[in-house]
Amino acid sequence: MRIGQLAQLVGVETQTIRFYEQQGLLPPPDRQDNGYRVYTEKHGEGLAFIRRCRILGLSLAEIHELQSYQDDPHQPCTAVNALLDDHISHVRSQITALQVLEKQLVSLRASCNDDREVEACGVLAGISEGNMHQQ
Amino acid sequence: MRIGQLAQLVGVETQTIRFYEQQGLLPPPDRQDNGYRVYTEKHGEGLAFIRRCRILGLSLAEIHELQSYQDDPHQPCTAVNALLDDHISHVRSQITALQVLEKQLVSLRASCNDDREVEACGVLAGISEGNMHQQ
DNA sequence: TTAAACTATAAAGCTACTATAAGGTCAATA
DNA sequence: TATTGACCTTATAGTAGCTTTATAGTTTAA
Ligand SMILES: [Zn+2]
Ligand SMILES: [Zn+2]
Ligand SMILES: [Zn+2]
Ligand SMILES: [Zn+2]
Repeated sequence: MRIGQLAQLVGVETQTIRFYEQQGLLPPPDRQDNGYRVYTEKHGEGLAFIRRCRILGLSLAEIHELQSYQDDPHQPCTAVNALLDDHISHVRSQITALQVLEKQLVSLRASCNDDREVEACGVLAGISEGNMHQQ
Repeated sequence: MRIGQLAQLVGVETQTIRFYEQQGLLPPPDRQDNGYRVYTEKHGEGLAFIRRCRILGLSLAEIHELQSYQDDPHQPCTAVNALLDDHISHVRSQITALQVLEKQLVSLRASCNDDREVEACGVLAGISEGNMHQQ
């Protein structure tokens, strides 16, 4: 299987596959005489794993870490679970931060209607005066 | 006022100030004979405005747009308000996406306790098998 | 006088790709 | 046979918003 077929199969661009190889996330495949990469089903599974991790918001570093655990399958899986717990807390703190932000933005927006000149815009005034009490 | 003092006043690094100048967000200040930048209070206000926008999650492009409105203060402020409305909806869709993600991650995490080997880890199995139904 | 602290510019590094450039390979067609 | 088109190769640059590093000149205090 060549790189284009693998790309279509998994739904990524060919450059992304080469990029993952370069980053050490995907093992370098064999090459044909002309230099073309030849992939196996294993590569397909590996790539699909990476993509599902990315969809879950895991960084490439975190994926690399998961792969290192997979390479040593008889260790206890506490580290895997801990990685996920950490990631969940990252996501939660992002959500919290964005919710705080949304409140600030909504309250800022409420300080203006559309009938003013820029000079008197409540939004710009709010930013300029630093009315950002709610943390 | 030199760059270090301005940086300390507003709470940013000196490089960040130079970066904003380079990006056209902060007007180039006068220079001393030795080339050192000399800032006025206006620069301080401008920089503080930028930082408050950044805290609100506005991109440098959005900030630039706001500045262009400020330079033309007798236009109606509808564009300002619209920019903020857009940004609020960006933030809201980010929150929604992250909440979906959190659910997936929590359900994935629930598929494992800490008493297994990596080989049998419910988390890794969940990712590998692509059990990501809940979109 | 010398060292610390400050300033300057330019360039690279960060994340996770995406895009572009310049070229080699292969199969089918005119 | 020549050429088109689709595919592959590597290398390099761009994205956002800085941060870090390198290299060097300037000011200030001990
Ligand atoms: Zn994470
Ligand atoms: Zn307004
Ligand atoms: Zn925005
Ligand atoms: Zn587990």
